[in-house]
Amino acid sequence: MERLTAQQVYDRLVEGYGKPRWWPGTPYEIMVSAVLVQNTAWTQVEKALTAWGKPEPSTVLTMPVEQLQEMIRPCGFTKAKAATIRGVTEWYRGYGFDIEQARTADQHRLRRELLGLKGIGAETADAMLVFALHKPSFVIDAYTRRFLDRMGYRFSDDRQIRRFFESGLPADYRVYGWYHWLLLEHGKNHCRKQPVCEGCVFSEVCPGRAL
DNA sequence: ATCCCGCATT
DNA sequence: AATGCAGGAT
Repeated sequence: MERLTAQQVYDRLVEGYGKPRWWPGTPYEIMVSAVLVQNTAWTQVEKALTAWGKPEPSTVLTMPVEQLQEMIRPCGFTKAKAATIRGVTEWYRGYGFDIEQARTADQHRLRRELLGLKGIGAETADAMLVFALHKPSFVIDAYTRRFLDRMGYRFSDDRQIRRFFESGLPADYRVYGWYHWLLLEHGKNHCRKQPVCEGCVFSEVCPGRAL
């Protein structure tokens, strides 16, 4: 059985879920919420951000770390995430807290810098690259891996997954961002750990379907 | 009890 | 590969 191309998967996801959304917030809020959402439900991030108001990088660097921990309490991993947010903010200061300046930097340099920060792994770095820095760096998360596995793709590691998407799509950060959102939506609605195949747009081509 | 858009350490 | 990290929702 031939597997669908990355583009075919995308088109079918759009059929199923409509026009994709985008990560909400200002670029700095996106970077902060990308840390907060690590292994955490999005509703908890919303809760923290609602109470916080608008995160400002200058404030984050001056406020006591204990206070920062308190702001993000609903998201868990408070000590680690507070330290990571501080680290990201210090990194951002290197670009003058200026997203346009940061966006002029080379994509791979930015990725290396982000991965060098404690608490920032590949998924978070790529989410920041796509949604805040507008660089086409495909986000691979647990939903992505589970979906591909169910669909019968046999990638041995994330490098192969990355190549599958990045070589099969226009190198456009907007497409990468929309794609990530669609896979997320799909993973929440149908391709869960316990799959809900009723109404899934891939049901007739998915070898892992449970019908 | 299990899960949530992980990461670092061992 | 396994485990600790944190807190809240279901």
